[in-house]
Amino acid sequence: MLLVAKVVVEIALNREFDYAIPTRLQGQVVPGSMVTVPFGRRAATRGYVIDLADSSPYAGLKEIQEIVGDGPMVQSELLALAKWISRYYCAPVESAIRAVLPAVIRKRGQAFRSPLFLALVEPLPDIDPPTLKKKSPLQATLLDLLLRSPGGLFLQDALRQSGASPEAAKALVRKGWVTLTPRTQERDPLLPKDREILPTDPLPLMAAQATALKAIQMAMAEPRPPVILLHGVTGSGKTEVYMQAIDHVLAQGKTALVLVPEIALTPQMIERFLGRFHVPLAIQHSHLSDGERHDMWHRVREGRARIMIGARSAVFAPLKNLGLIVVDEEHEPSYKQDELPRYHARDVAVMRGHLEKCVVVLGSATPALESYRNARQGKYRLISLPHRVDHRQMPGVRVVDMRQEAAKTGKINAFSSDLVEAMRHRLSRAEQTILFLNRRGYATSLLCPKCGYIAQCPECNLAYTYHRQSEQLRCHICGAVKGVPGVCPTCQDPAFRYSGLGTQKVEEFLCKLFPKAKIQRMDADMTSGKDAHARILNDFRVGRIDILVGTQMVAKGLDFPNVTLIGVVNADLSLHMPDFRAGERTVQLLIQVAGRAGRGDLPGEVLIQTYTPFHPAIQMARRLDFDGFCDQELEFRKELNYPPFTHLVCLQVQGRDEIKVRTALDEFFKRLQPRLPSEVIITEPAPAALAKAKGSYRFQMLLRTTRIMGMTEILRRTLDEFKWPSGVDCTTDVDAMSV
DNA sequence: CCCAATTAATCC
DNA sequence: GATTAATTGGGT
Repeated sequence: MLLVAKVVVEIALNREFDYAIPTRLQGQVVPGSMVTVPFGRRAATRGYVIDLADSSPYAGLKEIQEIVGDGPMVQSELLALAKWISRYYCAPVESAIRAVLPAVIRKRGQAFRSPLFLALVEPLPDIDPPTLKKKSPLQATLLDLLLRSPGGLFLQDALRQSGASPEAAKALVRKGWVTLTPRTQERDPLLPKDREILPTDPLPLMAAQATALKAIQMAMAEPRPPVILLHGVTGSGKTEVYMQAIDHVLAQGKTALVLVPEIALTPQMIERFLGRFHVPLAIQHSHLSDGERHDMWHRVREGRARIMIGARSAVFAPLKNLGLIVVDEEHEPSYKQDELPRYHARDVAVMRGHLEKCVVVLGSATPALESYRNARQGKYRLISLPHRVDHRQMPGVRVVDMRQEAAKTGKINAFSSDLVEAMRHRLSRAEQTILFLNRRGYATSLLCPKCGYIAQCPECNLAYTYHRQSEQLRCHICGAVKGVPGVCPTCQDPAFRYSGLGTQKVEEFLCKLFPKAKIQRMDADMTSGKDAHARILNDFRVGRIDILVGTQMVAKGLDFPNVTLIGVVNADLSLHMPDFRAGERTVQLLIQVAGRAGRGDLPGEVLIQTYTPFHPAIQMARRLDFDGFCDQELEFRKELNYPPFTHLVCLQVQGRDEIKVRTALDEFFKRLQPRLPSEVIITEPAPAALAKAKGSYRFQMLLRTTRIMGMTEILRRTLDEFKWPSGVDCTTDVDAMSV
């Protein structure tokens, strides 16, 4: 008899507790149930049953008080997924459950809204319309509306559409002709408000698309469905393949989950799905209200929607009978959650697909190296879409050597004469330009604008971080510290400490250059609200802006036919970041950006300004040779044991007392190191990239291993028994995206 | 020796 | 996370 429930309580304790199941709840308490339990001297706390057992080592168990909600709130596959997240990402089970169950569902307070609903009685008594019309015209119009609306209407809608008053409705109720009762109404952000959604039919597929679709459909029938990497160049029609694959899934009576980066979940994107699928959809993104989020969750759980489209956290949508999971733009770093539990939605999706036995499709024009390698190794199945659907040419990419520019003019300019000329040309032809100012990150490197020398750590083959105040070079992988040389080591130039130009400066310069042009800047920290973005993009679309200046976040999802020039002002800013993924990120960005130009009838051109034109990443980007880049980058990663050849775990501590934080981490390091298998590469504690922030100090150590689960197991045990001094916070980031 | 303030331990 | 017990430390 299973009379004991293993329960985790919502307040994070990182432990499970045993409770007795009272006879009245026998059979109803199952793994995944949300319950209330007495805890300590508190009467009732929320908890989740994660397992059942027939006995407990503890005597005098307290009883579970009651079950919250109808049925288990976490379905079994999602509970298994939460447990996996907890183990893999070294996170408490409660935190994993918090990720799986949205806050609006966990906390009380949100419920369905039930406004009054008007319906005709059955059977309707004999009514003489002319008489009614003469005596009470408002009641007559209302009745007329109801006769035209089978099933009935919400009171509010009925009054708005008929122009009648609430009194008229009440009168009809008194006459016994209609009923007025509360009825559940979903809050639905998808309801067409002012816009008309045009239904669309599946588009004819190109040969490569048809092959891809066929392969996905076949994969669905396999007993152990695979993960498919859909590697399609920008504009190759991946979304059409997804949609037709979803058609197939729906036809089989199954459900589908589509993950999209938050930024790509635009109204246009949602409309595209609404136009195609004439079944209820569910969406999830950060701009939903709590009420909408609540109703969406129930819509999915109760099977009223069989397609969910959403950002990162939608990977936990309570869909049943899953047939397909799509992760679009799978390389996007925004899929990584940056708070506890620090999961990667793409990898969680792959795990969910495995648990639910459904196909997972990862789509990208520029896959993450992790996925690329998995495909190479046969862990994922690779499908390529090598051509654009419109048969348009990819734009020409030109690299501008800024060293020559500097030598020619004797000073460092933001724009080369080539770029200025190209912009002038577009202005004269009333075509549009997008300028990318890849923003400087928190860390900078040391670069010589005369010869393109970059200060690099010879051990880690990675740019040093340049600390201006202390005139130091520091490697964030191995922690090495060096002084800054007085002259450039290669060209002996004494004034080689280049620090780039601020974005405001660039914009000012641009305005001076083209005083008559309409120039608009757009970046992430524009505080004027979410409408500002849409407004600017719309202004750009209708031609009220000639040159749009923005950071890379704006690069995504742009599709403007009149844009024929894209300028990357300083590719070095992202290329030489002290991060081993800098090259990967830059090539992905450049190739994505190149895909934005020339979407209309006019051919596009991309100009990349750089002081290191010889760099392989720049050369590969120029040829739009992503595979070539990956193959070469993989060599480099393998050589130095970077991901994807290892899993990278970043353990960071922070606190206000620098010495205390430092010694605590040293102490932990000493405790951990001897327990680790020899294959694990561990770096000694060193200041983090953001060493000081808001009065607190940060130190970190990095762990790299080929066998992640084995290592996180040891790490977790060591963390469990280690007591951090008060005022020292520790975070572990498994599969960290940046160091 | 007292009291407040910090810290450690407990919760099935 | 919240409550309680234990320890510390600065004052008289």
